[in-house]
Amino acid sequence: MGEFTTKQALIVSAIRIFRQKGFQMTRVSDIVADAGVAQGTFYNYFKSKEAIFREICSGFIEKVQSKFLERSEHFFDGDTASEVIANVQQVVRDIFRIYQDNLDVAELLFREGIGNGGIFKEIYEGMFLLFMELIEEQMLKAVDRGLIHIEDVRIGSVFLFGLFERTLLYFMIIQKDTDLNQLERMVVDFVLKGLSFDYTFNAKTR
Amino acid sequence: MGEFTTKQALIVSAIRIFRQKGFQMTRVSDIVADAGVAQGTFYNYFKSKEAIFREICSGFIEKVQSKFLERSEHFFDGDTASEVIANVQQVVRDIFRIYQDNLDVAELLFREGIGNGGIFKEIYEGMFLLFMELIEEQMLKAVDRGLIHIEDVRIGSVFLFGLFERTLLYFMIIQKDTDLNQLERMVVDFVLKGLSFDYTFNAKTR
Amino acid sequence: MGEFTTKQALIVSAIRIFRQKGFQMTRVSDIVADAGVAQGTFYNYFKSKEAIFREICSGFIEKVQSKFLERSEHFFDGDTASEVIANVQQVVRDIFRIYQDNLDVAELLFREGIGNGGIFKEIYEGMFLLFMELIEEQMLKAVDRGLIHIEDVRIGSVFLFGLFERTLLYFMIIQKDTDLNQLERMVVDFVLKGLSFDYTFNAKTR
Amino acid sequence: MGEFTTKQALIVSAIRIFRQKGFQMTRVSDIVADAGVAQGTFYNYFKSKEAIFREICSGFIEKVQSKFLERSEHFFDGDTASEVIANVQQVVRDIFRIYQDNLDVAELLFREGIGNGGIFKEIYEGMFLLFMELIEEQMLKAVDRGLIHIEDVRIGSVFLFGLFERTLLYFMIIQKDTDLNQLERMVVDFVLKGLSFDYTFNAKTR
DNA sequence: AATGAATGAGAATTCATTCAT
DNA sequence: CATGAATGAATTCTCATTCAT
Repeated sequence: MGEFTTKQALIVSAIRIFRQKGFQMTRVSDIVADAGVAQGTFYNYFKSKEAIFREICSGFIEKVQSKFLERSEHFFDGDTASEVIANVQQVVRDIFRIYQDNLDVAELLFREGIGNGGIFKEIYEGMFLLFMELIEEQMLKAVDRGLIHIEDVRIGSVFLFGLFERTLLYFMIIQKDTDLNQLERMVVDFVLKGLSFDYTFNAKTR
Repeated sequence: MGEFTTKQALIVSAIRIFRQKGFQMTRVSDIVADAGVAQGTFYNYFKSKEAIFREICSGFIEKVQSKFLERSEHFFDGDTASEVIANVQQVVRDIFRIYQDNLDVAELLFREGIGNGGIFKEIYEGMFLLFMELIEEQMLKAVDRGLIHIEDVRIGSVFLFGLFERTLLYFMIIQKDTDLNQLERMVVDFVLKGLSFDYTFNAKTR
Repeated sequence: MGEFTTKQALIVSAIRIFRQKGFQMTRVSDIVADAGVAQGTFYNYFKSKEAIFREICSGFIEKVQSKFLERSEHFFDGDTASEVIANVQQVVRDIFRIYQDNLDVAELLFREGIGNGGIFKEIYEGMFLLFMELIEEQMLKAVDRGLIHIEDVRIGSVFLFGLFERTLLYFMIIQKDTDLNQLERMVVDFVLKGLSFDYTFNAKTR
Repeated sequence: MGEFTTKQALIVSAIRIFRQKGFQMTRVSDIVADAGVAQGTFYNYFKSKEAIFREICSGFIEKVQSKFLERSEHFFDGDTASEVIANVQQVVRDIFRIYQDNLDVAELLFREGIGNGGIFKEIYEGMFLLFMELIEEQMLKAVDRGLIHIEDVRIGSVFLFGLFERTLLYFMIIQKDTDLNQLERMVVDFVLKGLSFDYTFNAKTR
């Protein structure tokens, strides 16, 4: 608590209030009141309300991205069907975990929408596109290996992204009492089937 | 008749501006300027900025809902696999069509996000839940008939909603140049496979 | 008074307050309080505090400039010494008059100083340079005609400008009880002598 | 010694920034950043932003005043016309020199304007009035001695002050590339002629 | 003496809404 | 119905100054 800096306090408060009221409706005065500091103190640490929002988001997005970047490589990895399934499961689990560990910021981002040319468009679309790109890349490899079948990987990656993202939104934010293990299993199952996964795959080659 | 024109002009202008700038950033002055009427005239037709937004959204949502309500009943209808597929395809096509026919309002809604306790939370969550409910209902019937297999229909309906919704968002708003026929086909294919659809289904019973 | 528009009222109040407190120390709230309108009303007419200041200044400067432009042409006009003297006197009188007729704005401008790269530098230096240019031009003609003698007309024009300007400042703003007729006479006398005016000039040529 | 350095550094920085931005636009934070000390350190040496400005100005003004006080006594001194001219020249040269030696502070003062009831009014008007008084005093003596002729010495002193001051402003701050020797000569010439100086003056009396 | 985080009063500006004409 | 000037509450951000370390 002694090590709890003013800046950190402001960030914690900002996340709380942003989540409750949304970016537009949040007043800097709400944040500082919650953090228990003076109005001016806010501006010693952040240039503006937008700045603290960006800082919060980018911190979260970086975490998610680096995790997903690291993990996505192994999305459809594996020499046998069961190995592949295990890997897909692992990636899904990792994504779930990181959202859960940062639920407050995740919710805040989900709630803000994709915006209109301002700060949100940039943030959300950036995340959207990065994820899709990574998914697409892995899907392409899997298609080439004959693991899955899909007519157009770009479209397929949108399917996966939408499915993941809204599922996370719904079960972590709107309906919070779901068994995540079951959810993970079902996501994997649905996706693999949807992608015509070759459950008999057992290549020794490669 | 004069009344109708002015009000209609305001709505058209409001949709245009809301879409470009979002609800919060749109000024009543922008709308009236675009519509070519005086500031005060706005308030002869709408109680507030929120009121016109609601009116726009509810018009759209009603259209979507009534269409989907009417259509969803036949989601997995059919006595043979190919009949079912045709019906699923029809529902998907209808949803796509109605979004495309109301692209401006659809985009406006997508951009607003799910909000935080205010007007949008209500609007978006209302739509989200209604759709899911209808999908769930149909899915349940299909599961009972042995047409599809899914562990939990609630979860399954979230999958479908997420997949539909983000796909529409991506290909109608962010990346507008996609072949919608291919997209429709792929959605149906992905979803049916994901739901372990019985492609050999050919029941004469029922 | 009925025809006294809100905008005019704001300008009149702004001049009064700017004069009393200076641009920087004047608050928009001072102006609107003085004008008896609401804070927001100010912004229906002026984009900012700077905008109203500019509008006030430019109105004054335009008046001064157009008068001086029209008059300066005849600065050293005349075929005999006494005609020339009369013309110089007339120009000086005109300048005095226009300052006196717009004493409030004139004072306001004098008080603001030449500024530092912002609004004032631009306004004051613009005025300074225009006047000097016009004076220089007329001086050059007078030198060519042998009417006056001065080594460098640019420098001479600075002398005249400084003399005029600070004299106006002192006797119209700081020490307001001076006999302006005497002052005019003395200015003309001082300047003509300073410029080695040929009091015997009586050319029939030209 | 350490104290001296810090205070001196603050003054040097303050002059630089005040000159660039003017008093109002200068931030204490600008000054301390430029001086390389902490924000709080400023207040170990100066009670306020105004205090450092005053200290800077008063230092300069004292120098100018003491020099002018000392010199002005000999303004129109001399037993022959050429002696008088030499003395006038000397005074003018001294004023020019002291401004040039303190160009930074001089510019800063010039830029601030005469202000409106605040700090500048006091500073500028004080300087204005002192100079005029001293000039007036000397002029009066010169008039009594028959050296020069002017209807009203108060008015004459304003002429001289304005001429000197705006000339310094123009050629030292706005247009910096002028030959100051020529300028000095021309000022003396213009002023003496303007004052109907008796170039034949050669009194043995007195 | 030096530091620099914290302060908080204060200023400009915005904009939805009202209402007299 | 239409108008558009007037309103004023609300909000962001600034910055001189203080003070505990």
